[in-house]
Amino acid sequence: MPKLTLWTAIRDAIAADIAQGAYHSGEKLPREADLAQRFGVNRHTLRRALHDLVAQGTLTSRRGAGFFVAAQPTRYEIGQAPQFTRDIQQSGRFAEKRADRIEVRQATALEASLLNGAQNVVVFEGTGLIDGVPVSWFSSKFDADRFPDLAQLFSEKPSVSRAWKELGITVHRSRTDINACNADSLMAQRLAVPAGRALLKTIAVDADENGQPVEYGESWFVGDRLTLSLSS
Amino acid sequence: MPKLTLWTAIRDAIAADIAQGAYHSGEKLPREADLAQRFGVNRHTLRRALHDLVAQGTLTSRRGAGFFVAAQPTRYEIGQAPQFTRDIQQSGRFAEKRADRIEVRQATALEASLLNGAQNVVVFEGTGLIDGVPVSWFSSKFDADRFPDLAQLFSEKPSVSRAWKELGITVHRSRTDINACNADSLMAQRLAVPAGRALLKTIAVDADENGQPVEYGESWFVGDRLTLSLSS
DNA sequence: ACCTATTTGTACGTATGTATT
DNA sequence: CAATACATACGTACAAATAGG
Repeated sequence: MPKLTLWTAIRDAIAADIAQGAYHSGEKLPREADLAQRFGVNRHTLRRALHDLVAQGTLTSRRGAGFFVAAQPTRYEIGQAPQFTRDIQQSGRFAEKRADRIEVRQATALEASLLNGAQNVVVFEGTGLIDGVPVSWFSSKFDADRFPDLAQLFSEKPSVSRAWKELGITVHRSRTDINACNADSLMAQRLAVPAGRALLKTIAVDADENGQPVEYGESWFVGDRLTLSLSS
Repeated sequence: MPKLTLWTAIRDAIAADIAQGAYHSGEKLPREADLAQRFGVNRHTLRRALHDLVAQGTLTSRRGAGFFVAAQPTRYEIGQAPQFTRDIQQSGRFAEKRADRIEVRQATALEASLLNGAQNVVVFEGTGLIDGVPVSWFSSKFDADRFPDLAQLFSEKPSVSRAWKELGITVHRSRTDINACNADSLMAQRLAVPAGRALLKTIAVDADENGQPVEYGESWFVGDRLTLSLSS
């Protein structure tokens, strides 16, 4: 196993130590100085390796305290929460949502083209939580002229599905695009994860029974806190 | 506005430049020395900012060449019949699969349970490339006793859909689970991305016309090189 | 509640290696 | 082959957060 650089070799050595149980979950690693001495490298070379393991999610660090083996991610078993996963498929609709912003503004060109030429949009942004832990952040847009009461409905209760029910509209998923991205600093703060953590991003367009698009939403999910499940 | 450190401020400034179109997709950024001078910081402080943008997927770097704005992702339609190569090529790009491993071995408990009690499995692992760039790595398992010719077919041509055609089997997606994870060092090497990069992971079970599971596959997609697209 | 030693984080400096142009 | 530009590696200094007395 020829490692091209010192720091990658050190990174893999530490990762192997953790995998073999030399350090347990949550345990503090030796301090930088000791690790650097053990591997016979400069402190910054060692830090390069540690930084990479933090980016991978293997470690976490606390300034002044030390480096710690990251806690085991709580993974949702496949098929164990069918209602939850089904809701997620439909563009991030949770029973528990916290509204972070509700406003009406002029539509951008992109929003207008996706929402059948809407001139103004209702913007509904918020956080999805499970047991108080943020698992998603969403930003949805609706035609403000066609649905003038939406902003009021959202402020009463942060539920999109309830709002559609109130309005007597039935919606279905029209298209959903999915990819993965690393959390930037803003999204990391919203989701309470370190920057760089893998996120599942969905861009969804929902339509009414006539096929008219009624919602355009973007959602970011913490990758290791849930799984999207598609059945056919 | 959290600008706690120099390097985060520089990172956000460069990210804002890119978002506002100062640099286009694929375009080369000014070299480190010039950027460092512009921001009035040491080269390493600038590199810290650039490194973070590379980790986020905003930039890519090539030693000796420069830093470049990352390309836009390719879309991949998830239809009923999974056909990676044909689907991608319909979007005007050259897609291919490279076989990295073909073997027959005893099934694990998980594989047996998912493949209807199979005792032995054909393991087919490889890399999916678009325009020569790796975008996915896959590991698929099949019932080796029910399909004894699969290994030979894969070694002739690394195409799952072609193999099913040869065998006269029609398959459809039974279930697909999707989540996001950060690349560990092994997967990073396979996909030619830096460790920590966000990956889209799918776990799929495909079935034949009788609903019998015939393939159990895991795939890892480079998040910023591919978008999964669901239509209904 | 306060101080202090410890430990990680940031920033700059210098040199050399390596791939690209 | 030479010049350019990114990558690695060692070094010094100080700032900021933590932990312990």
